[in-house]
Amino acid sequence: MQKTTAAPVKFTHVQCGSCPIRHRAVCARCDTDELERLEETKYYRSFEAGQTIVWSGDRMDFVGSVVSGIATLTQTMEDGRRQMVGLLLPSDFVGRPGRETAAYDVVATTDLVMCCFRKKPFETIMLDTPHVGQRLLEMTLDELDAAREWMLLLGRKTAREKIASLIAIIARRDASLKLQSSEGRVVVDLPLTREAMSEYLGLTLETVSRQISALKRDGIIEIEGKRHITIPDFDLLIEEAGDDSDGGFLV
Amino acid sequence: MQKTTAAPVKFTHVQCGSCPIRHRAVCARCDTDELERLEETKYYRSFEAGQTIVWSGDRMDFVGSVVSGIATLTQTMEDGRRQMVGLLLPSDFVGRPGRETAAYDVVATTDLVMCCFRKKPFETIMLDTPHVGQRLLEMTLDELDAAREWMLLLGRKTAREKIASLIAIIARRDASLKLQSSEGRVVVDLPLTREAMSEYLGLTLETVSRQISALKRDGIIEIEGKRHITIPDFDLLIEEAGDDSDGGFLV
DNA sequence: GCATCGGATTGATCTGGGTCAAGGCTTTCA
DNA sequence: TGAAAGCCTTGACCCAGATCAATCCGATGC
Repeated sequence: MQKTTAAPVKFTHVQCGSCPIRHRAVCARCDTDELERLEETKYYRSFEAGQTIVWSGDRMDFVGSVVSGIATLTQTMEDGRRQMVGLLLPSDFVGRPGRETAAYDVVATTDLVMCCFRKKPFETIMLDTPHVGQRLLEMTLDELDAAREWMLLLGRKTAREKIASLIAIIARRDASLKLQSSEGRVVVDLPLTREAMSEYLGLTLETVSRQISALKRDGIIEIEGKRHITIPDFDLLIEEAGDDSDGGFLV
Repeated sequence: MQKTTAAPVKFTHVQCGSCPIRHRAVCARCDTDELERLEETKYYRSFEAGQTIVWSGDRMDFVGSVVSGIATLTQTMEDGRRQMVGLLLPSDFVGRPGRETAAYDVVATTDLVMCCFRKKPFETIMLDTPHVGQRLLEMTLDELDAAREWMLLLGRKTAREKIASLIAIIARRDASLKLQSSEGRVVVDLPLTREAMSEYLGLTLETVSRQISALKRDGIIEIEGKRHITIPDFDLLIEEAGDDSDGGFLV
């Protein structure tokens, strides 16, 4: 195994997206022994669409990141009102080091594969390997920013603006993942049911449906089937979203 | 300067609350040289009530924590709609290491004293001193939890529930700071105008005023002047807030 | 003592989005 | 091939909270 070409990279590293240990294959600062230890506690789990991964209040003894599929974090009030507080797309991280129990329901909304670590060893390694913690801090700060953008949406935007925002958010994340966008014309497949969208946006599913119809009627979006959306002019959509966010569309 | 009594503790450490370097006086793991370096870049700034500390988009070359007074983080849309996304009480941390410009307006809503560090040296020390970064991660995760609780409030609670929640939140933080609460009967001084409350809650100030009057009429709260509130039965207030949050009132 | 000003309150009215209800379109399964 | 189940759409109506407007109250200044 001489160094003829690039060093062999394990498949798992590619799959893990931006999960904290992806660095292993590429990062010179890594202490190999430490990360090998972490690697040992790593395992994959699959879930079916609709399956609840953890219930709020239950013990949660792992952390991990989404490999493929979509998961959500949702809060529920006693009377059943539900508010989504996290949308986890591939490469997103779940789980809080230092907390025993889950604070939210974690639900797989599509078929889902996660890359998990048992929490205890993960925490140990976080303490021993500073840059894993630093990476996690970065990710947490990004999530906090996203949450605050989301708060503006929930608190002040109209139903129409909320829908336009959600489509834009998903389109952006989609595009930055696939690095695909045939100049101007953007195509998205919504990974959420109308009900899930309503939980994301703080609306009812009827209002979601009506506003999507309205955007379609007004030519802002085109729809094929129920979920496949084409956006003829992305700037127009952004306008509808009332968005002042930095919004660098393609990174 | 023999070690007769406890080591002399600088006043500043006490003042800084849970800011990342408070540990200096108490933490055995600290590398004194590192923290001495940080200490050197530390300075205090005062602001008057109503003063904007940083505008969204402006350069922000410091991080810091609130020593006394209240500051808020607020997002503004082009048409002037405003949503508060952060409420900073004494001991709360502001500023994101690794970001050049502020993402929100930071406003002093009362007279305010902050303990600041220039960002560059702070970042350096964060890299060199892992447990400062760990502390910051902890704090950021707490903020993320708070933001998600806030999202439930914005997305799903009624006006009355929102008001009750806000009063409870402030009472809790107040109490855990002062460790005072004459059995059951809780007293709070709202540090916010009706307008600021409306920006926190995603309501208009008229609705805030009406709902406060309603809670008063129904005996949930008692009011003296405009801001001084007595809560005869805290559990009753929590009920109005529709709150399932863990809610450990006194830590 | 009077005027001014920045909150705060209260009333009257309007409306965006919730609620309730009736279908419609696919997919699945028998 | 038909029935059931999920998901989505659309209509009719209603109400919580927004909007517009008048007033109040306490502090500050002259």
